Amino acid sequence: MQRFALVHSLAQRRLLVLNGRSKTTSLKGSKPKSTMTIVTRFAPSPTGYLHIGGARTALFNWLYARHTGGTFRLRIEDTDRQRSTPAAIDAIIEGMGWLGLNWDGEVVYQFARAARHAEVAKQLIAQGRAYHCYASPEELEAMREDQRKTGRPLRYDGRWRDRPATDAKPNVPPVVRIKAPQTGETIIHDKVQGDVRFGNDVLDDFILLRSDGTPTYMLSVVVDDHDMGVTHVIRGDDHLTNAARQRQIIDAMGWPVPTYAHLPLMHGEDGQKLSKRHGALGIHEYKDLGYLPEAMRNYLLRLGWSHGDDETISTEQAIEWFNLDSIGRSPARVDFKKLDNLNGHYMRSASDAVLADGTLALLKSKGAAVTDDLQAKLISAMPGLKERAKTLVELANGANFLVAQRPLALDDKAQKLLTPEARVILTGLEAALAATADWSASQLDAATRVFAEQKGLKLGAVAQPLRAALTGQSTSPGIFDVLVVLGRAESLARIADQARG
RNA sequence: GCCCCCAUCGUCUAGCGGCCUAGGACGUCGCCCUCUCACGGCGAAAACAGGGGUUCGAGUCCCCUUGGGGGCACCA
Repeated sequence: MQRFALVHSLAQRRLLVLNGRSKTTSLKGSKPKSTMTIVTRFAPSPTGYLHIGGARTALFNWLYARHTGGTFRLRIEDTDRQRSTPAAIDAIIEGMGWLGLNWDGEVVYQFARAARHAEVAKQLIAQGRAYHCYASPEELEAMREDQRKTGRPLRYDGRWRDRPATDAKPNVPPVVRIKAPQTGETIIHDKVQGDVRFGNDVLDDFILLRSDGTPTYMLSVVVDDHDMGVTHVIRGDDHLTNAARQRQIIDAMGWPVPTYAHLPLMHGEDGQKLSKRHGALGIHEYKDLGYLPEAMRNYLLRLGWSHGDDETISTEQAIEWFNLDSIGRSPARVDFKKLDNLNGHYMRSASDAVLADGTLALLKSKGAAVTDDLQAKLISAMPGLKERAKTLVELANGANFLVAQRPLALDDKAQKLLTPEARVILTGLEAALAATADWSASQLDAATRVFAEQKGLKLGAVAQPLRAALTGQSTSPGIFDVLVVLGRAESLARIADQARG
C-alpha cells in the first residue's frame, strides 16, 4: 500500500513537470511543442538475472527516452510471487547500473499496485466488459486437451461468458475474464513490424484476476503503463500477440493506445533460441569477462539497429541518432568476435588510469601481491598493454609480468626461447644494458642494437630471449618499454636469473 | 494443431523500383609495418533461400513454398 501511494504521487508529479515545461516553452516564445512528453519503460520480471536480451530492450527504451528528452522508467513485474526474488531484483538493478542505464523517478513494483489492478477489473465488470468464470483449472485443462485432440485452436471457449453466477457450485472462487469482442479484427500499429492484424475470433476471454484476486500480467501491464503515462512500449517480439490482447483492456477502459515497437528476439550463434549453452547470458557475466559498458552499449545497439554504415557509435552519438524507424525486423545472433573487436576499440581509447584501476582490481582478485608502486607501473605500461588486449581480463593477464615474483615462472613458449645460446646472449646483454648511462627506452634501444650488431645478430634474436627473461612470456609490450617499467634493478636481476639458469 | 513475425556474404547489417557488375563492419586468408604479439595500412574470397507474378525495369512490391522464431497458462 505504501508503494501504491508513492507511485500515484509520482504520476501526479510527472503531470506537474509536464505543465511546467509547456509554460517555459511558451515563455521563450518558441513554437508550441507537442504537449506529449515521451515516456518509455523497461519492465523485467525478477525471476533471474538481467538477461542480455533484456539489456538490449532496456537500452533501446533508454535511448529513445534520452533521444526525445522524455522519461525512462523502471518497473519490476513481480506479480508472480512464486518466482520473483529479491536477489533477482538486485541483479537487475545492478546490471542496469553497470550498463549506465539510469532511470527516472522511483522504481515501480508492480505487485504493490495489485489493489489498483483489481479496481480496474471491477470497473470492467461493472461496465459489462468483464465477467466471472467459475471453471476450475482441471476443467479448463480437459477443455484444452479436447481441443488438441480434435485439432481445434487452444483457447477458452467462453463457457461462463453469459452464464449467471447462480449456476456455479458453491465455494468456488471465480476468476475474472475480459469479455473480448468475437468478431472483427484488432490491428496493432507497430513501429517495427508494421500493421499486424489479428482476427478477434482467435483472441479468447483471457483472465484478468486470478481466483485469489491477484491480477495477471495482462491486466497489470496495461494498468501500469496507463497510470505511469507510458507513451511508447518498446519490448520483445514475444509480446506481439499479447499486444492484441492488451488492446482489448485498453479499449474497454477507453484509454489511449500507446505506440508499440516490438523488437525481434536475439538468438545464439547457431541461430537457435538463446540459452545457457551459448555462453554468457546474464549481463553480470559480461562484466566479469572484462567487457566495458560502453562497448556493450555499442554492440547491443548494433544488434538490430543501424545508422547507415556506422559501426563504432558512442553513447552520445547513439542518443542523438536513435530512432524507432531504423530498428531491423529480423532476429539477430550474438557474435562474440564482434563484441571482442568493439571492446578492444573502446579499451584503446579508454584512459590509462581507468584501465589501470580495472586491472588492479582483477589482479587483486587473483591474489597477486599488490605493491604500492603497482598503480604507477600499470599506468605507465598501459599504452603498450591496452593495444594488446580485447578485454580487461586479457589486460590483467598481459600485466601479470609486473606483479610476478622472481625467479619468474616461464611459459612453454618462453621456455623454448631460452636456449643455451640465448642464455649466453643474455649474459652479454646484461653487461651491455648495465653499462647504459641512462635507463631510458631510447638509450636501452640503442645499446641493444649496438650489442646485436657487434655479435652479428638480428635484433629479434636478442629481443625475444630478453622478453622471455623479463616477462616469462613470448609476447609483451615493446621490450624497451618493459625494461623501463620494470626498472634497472629488477630488469637486470630477471636477466641474470635466466642468464645463469 | 491454430495465430503472428522474420528471410542480403559465416555473423551484424546498408539497400526503402533504375545510383547494385549489391556497399560497410566483424571473422577468415594474403601482403606491408615490425623486437614478439597486437594496433595500423593495403588487398582477396564471401550473400540477395526457392518458385511464381506485377513492372519497360525487382535485392527492393504481391503471392506461394521452404526454413527459422514467437504466441496460444489462474507465468511474465
